[in-house]
Amino acid sequence: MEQEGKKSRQELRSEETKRCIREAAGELFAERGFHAVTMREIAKAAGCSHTTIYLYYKDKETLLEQLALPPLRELEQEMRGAMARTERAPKDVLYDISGSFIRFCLSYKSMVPVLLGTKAVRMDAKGPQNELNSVRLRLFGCISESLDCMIKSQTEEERLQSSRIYFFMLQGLITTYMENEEPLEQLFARIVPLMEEAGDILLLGLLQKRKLQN
Amino acid sequence: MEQEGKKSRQELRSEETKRCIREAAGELFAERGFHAVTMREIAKAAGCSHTTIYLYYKDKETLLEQLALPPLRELEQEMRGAMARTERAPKDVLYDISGSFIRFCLSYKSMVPVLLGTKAVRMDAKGPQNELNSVRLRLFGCISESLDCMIKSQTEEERLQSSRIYFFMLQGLITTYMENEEPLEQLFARIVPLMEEAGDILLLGLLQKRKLQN
Amino acid sequence: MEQEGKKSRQELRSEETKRCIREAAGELFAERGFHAVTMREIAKAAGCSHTTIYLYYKDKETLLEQLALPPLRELEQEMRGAMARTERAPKDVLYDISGSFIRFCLSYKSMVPVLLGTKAVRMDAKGPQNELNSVRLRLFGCISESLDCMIKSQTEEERLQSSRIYFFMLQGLITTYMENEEPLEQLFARIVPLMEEAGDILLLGLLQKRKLQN
Amino acid sequence: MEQEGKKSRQELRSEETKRCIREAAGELFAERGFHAVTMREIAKAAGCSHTTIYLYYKDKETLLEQLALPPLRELEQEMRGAMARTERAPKDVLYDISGSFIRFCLSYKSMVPVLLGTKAVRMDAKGPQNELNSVRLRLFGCISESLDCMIKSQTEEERLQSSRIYFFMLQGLITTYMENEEPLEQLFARIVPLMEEAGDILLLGLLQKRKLQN
DNA sequence: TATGAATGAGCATTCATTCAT
DNA sequence: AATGAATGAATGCTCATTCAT
Repeated sequence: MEQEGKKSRQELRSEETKRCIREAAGELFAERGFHAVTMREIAKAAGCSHTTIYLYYKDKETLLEQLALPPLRELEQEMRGAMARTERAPKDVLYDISGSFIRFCLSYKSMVPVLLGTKAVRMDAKGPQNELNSVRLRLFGCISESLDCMIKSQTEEERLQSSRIYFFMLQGLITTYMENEEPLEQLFARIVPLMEEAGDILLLGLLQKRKLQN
Repeated sequence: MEQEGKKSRQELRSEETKRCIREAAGELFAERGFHAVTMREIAKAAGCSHTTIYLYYKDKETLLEQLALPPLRELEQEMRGAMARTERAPKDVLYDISGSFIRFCLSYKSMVPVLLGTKAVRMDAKGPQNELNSVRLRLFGCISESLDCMIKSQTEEERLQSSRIYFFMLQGLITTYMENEEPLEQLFARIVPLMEEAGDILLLGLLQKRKLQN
Repeated sequence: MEQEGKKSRQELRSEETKRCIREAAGELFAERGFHAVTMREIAKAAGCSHTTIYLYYKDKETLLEQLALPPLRELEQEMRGAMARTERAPKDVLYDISGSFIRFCLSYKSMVPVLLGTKAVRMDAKGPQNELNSVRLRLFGCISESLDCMIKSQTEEERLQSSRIYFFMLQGLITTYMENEEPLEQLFARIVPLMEEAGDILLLGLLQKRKLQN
Repeated sequence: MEQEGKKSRQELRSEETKRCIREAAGELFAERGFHAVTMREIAKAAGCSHTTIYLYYKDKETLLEQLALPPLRELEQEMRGAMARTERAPKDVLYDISGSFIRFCLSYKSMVPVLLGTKAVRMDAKGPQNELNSVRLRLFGCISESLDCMIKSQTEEERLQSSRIYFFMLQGLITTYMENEEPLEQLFARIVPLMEEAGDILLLGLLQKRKLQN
């Protein structure tokens, strides 16, 4: 009787509530950080009771994780998409995925501590967080790989070092501007050139260093 | 009644208590972060009652701010000292002051958000915060100046840009390793080479770029 | 419209659901005690929604009461059956019904407070509780009667006293072992000899006392 | 400066508060059982904030334990005192300590589950609860010893069995009357004769059994 | 100057219960 | 007849802060 694509009114209502919670939590976490936000605040912003949240999310931490995973996967897809565009210059690809990464961080501010390694949320060993951890590693891998298309490191160590430096720069850039209250797109437009400039210089340096070594 | 330079026994005792509180709070904030430390813990470590703290500091946040200022000034002195050593190569000076900055951040973890702009602690518009802000700017100025001894930027814009990139790198480095639980010196010893490597590459890039522009 | 003896399909289904709830609740209450079990757990075990329970039982407490009545009646039948077996020695009959009582208590742990008078569940003044109370009295009557087959008390007071003492012993035995987590049958096998020993001594004492009085 | 016996006004106030909490908690636990009472209720009854309770007692469980230990120790003293009165007949001594035990149980109803083995409160392995457990064992030992002055068991097994049966009876008696709302002394006066009667019969039975065995 | 006593606001979470379908 | 959605009230507990001395 039940058909795909058809959802009962109840199901729809449930999903709507879920969406409200997700949106409210996302915004609040982004604005004020995970720990500073209470479940009751989220509920209020979502227009439901705080107990309703527990209907859909086991606890506060799970809520954050569930919140982060889908956009994180989307980000990964976006990055992989950019890397597949072989017609583009390697440097442009690197800047594309760097831009994606920056945009994600600015959009999901509350995720930055998780993504950038500051263990604001404990990372013990349970369900979705392993997933989260592995996504994090894959993202770093994308940037590293894309960077190396240009550097062509000869040793793994060399490659790792270049990635690390590039990543530091990205991270510094992000944390510097994260507190900024400007609208996302405007802020993004301001940051991208900065990232490109910094990237140019870093690449210049990395290549120069390679040249000097040989 | 009160005369300059002369301090009554009470005053001395009072200052001693204040110092104990400052030291205890400083260590605890650095070790575990602002929010994770309770007033009672600070009091215990300082060897006084938790109510005594309120005698000298309006609230927990004020305590943090007051706490940060002296070591921040000390850091500034250290930096200025390093910059004055004209016998040293400019690059070494830059790395000296970068090292001082890193060590400070690792020692006063709770200050990092304040220094690096991630406003974990609200920065509304009270007294010491302006002071704090200006110290922050002066520190940035030191690094910028020291960096420019090597780059010799031709425009202010160019100089600002170089500094920003260098600062991003520093900041990324710090936030990456800040969560690390290693002993301070050990961690510091591990980070400095990373900073120097990254610095070398960055400088290489910056100089190369200048060359290309001319 | 509704005719005796004839049950519509709906009625049958309804009774089936009711039975499932009863069984699930009975087992869970017995295993873990009234307060430790949640409505949702009962529903899950019964294979229905937790809201369905409210269709048949006003609230959790009513559920417990309704739950207890049938097995309590069954216990009474069992006891009466044992008492009717005139071919058995009176003492064996007494121990048979004592055993039945013990088994019931171990099976329906949550009923013990109700049966034994410790009002863990409030016994205000509602419907089924009067019924419950009268069953309790009848059970006590069975034991008393069976005991008196051997003592042959001469006054009602004497008879009551003997019963009370015997009952205290039974009750002490039960509450002592009720917390035990052993499987029912195993535990039961361990308790019965204890009960018989204690019973023997008690009977010896009661008979001796009668002898001394005459 | 500080002298024994002299207490500052603050100390007095603190002790007064502590006493209020103890009394309120004692009464409430006794009336309604440990789990049914909330910290807020205790606080209300004690005339203080619920947070104040945490000033003096680590948590709810600790409160119960602290509450129980002193009167429990007192009970033990009382029992030992009675056992030392060699001028009294052994049976009277047994009934004296049985009476003490009964009175204690009726006074500290909430302790009965703990004392009688129903693990209402978990008995893991921490501080005061080991103490609690060992007091429990010592109390049982007193009763057992006192009983054996009359039975003179020949084997340890025999002695244990007698004690167990006597204890069952005592326990049954107590749990039967515990829910009773009569004033303590009145209830106590009603129970003691019952206990003595039951005790007489039990002793008669135990002695008779010994005679038959030899 | 210093402190122990005391507290209100807040936290995440659970649960029996009701509502709308 | 049955259920998923939703909730208010409650729980144990913590913490920064204030009060009285």
